[in-house]
Amino acid sequence: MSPVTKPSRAEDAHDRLRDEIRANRMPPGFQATEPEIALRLGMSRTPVREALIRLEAEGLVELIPRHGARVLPIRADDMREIYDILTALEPEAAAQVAARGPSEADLAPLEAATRDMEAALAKSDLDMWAEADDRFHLTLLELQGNRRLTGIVTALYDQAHRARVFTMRLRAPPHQSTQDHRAIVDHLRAGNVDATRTVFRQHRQRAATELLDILETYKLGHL
Amino acid sequence: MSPVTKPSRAEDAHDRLRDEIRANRMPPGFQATEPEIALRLGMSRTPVREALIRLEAEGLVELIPRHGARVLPIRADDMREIYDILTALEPEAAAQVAARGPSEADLAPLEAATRDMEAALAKSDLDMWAEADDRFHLTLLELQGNRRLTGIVTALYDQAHRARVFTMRLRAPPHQSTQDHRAIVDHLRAGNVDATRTVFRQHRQRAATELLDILETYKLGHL
DNA sequence: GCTCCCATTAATGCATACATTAACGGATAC
DNA sequence: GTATCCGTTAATGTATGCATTAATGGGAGC
Repeated sequence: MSPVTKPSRAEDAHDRLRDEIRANRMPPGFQATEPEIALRLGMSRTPVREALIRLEAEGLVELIPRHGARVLPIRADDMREIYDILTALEPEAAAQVAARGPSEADLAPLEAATRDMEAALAKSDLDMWAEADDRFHLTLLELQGNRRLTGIVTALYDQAHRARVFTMRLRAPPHQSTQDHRAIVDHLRAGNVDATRTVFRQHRQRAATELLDILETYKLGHL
Repeated sequence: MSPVTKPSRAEDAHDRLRDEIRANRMPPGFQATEPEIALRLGMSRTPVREALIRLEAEGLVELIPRHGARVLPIRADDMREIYDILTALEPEAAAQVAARGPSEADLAPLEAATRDMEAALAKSDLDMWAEADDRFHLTLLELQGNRRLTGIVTALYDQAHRARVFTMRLRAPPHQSTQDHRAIVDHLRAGNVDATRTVFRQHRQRAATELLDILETYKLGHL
């Protein structure tokens, strides 16, 4: 009935470790050996190893031969790299969606995400805001349809996630970002290809600049 | 002295399988179980498993629960996805290099790669041409400096590699591509940001169109 | 002849055993 | 007191054993 394959331990380990890292319960720089992690997760080393290999491929941990797995810190340079790539990819993807002339049904989830962002902002619920923000961006990518692109961007989001939540509370409420989303939806609906790309590009560049400013202001060389 | 860590079996398995796939000795659609591969490589299942997990993350194989690993075919749709992303990423990266004002020392490897392409074309040595082409693109990315970007593009190249070598012999000699490279080097040297981006973009789009035309002409739904 | 069921087979997922080898610490020489 | 050497410890890389479970084939029932 449900096409869900029963969860393997390796998959479970992967998901749990990923969550621990995202939630900063395993903070950047945290190191643990395979036996330690295995003990912590209540399984043997084998599935833990497989999970770690995946997490390494996803850019979340580093496997150091004799010292176990280390949760990668996110430095300002890393964020620059990530946002550089996102700035090249996402505006182009959005422009392609605009060119295709999305239906109202296509746009509905984006509308919803934007409304949620506005609502979250009104309530000063930054976690909800971040969730809706993520949802907006991923929904737009899925609308564009390029699976590989979605995968790449998702991986980059995951890498940047911790820095984003950390800096989110050190800055003014993201009114501009929320307005950007509203503008992007409008341009998508109007099929305005160039405007979509331009606004999205500015949106990304502003986000990057703000984030990097905070990292440097607070001397958060690594996170 | 040499910082090379001794090669592990898992690493060896990964490299060898990757080569087999690239060289079409393990053609698209090829399936083998873990014990079969382990036997073939003369090692136990454990390192083979680890290699397969990595290869799956790199988009080269698919792990089918009871049927082993399957070498992923490259369909026209896949190539479209890949070239879409490359078209968004590479021209932007090249433009950034142009903006930075590369030195002659920076440009030398690109010059060399371009010369090699021209020489290969004169000798009708398509393999050499393809090698120089790859080298050009990777060198340019390294010049740009974004490690993540280089990693992403490399993975996409690997995925597209088989389709490229296959179609290479079904088309006219790549004079235009070679000239494009020459033009790109010139624009980089002149620090001509917009021209670099534009030419590179056309370069990629033309390559994509040609490749997809061939795939459709020859009804190579999958490769 | 066709379909369904069951037994057999074998691949996977995981646990565990083991050899290797790097890291650490203490002891000794100076 | 310091530096060096060596023995101990422990983590990794790999092999292997084992339970589970899906796929396959043959036989029975219709």
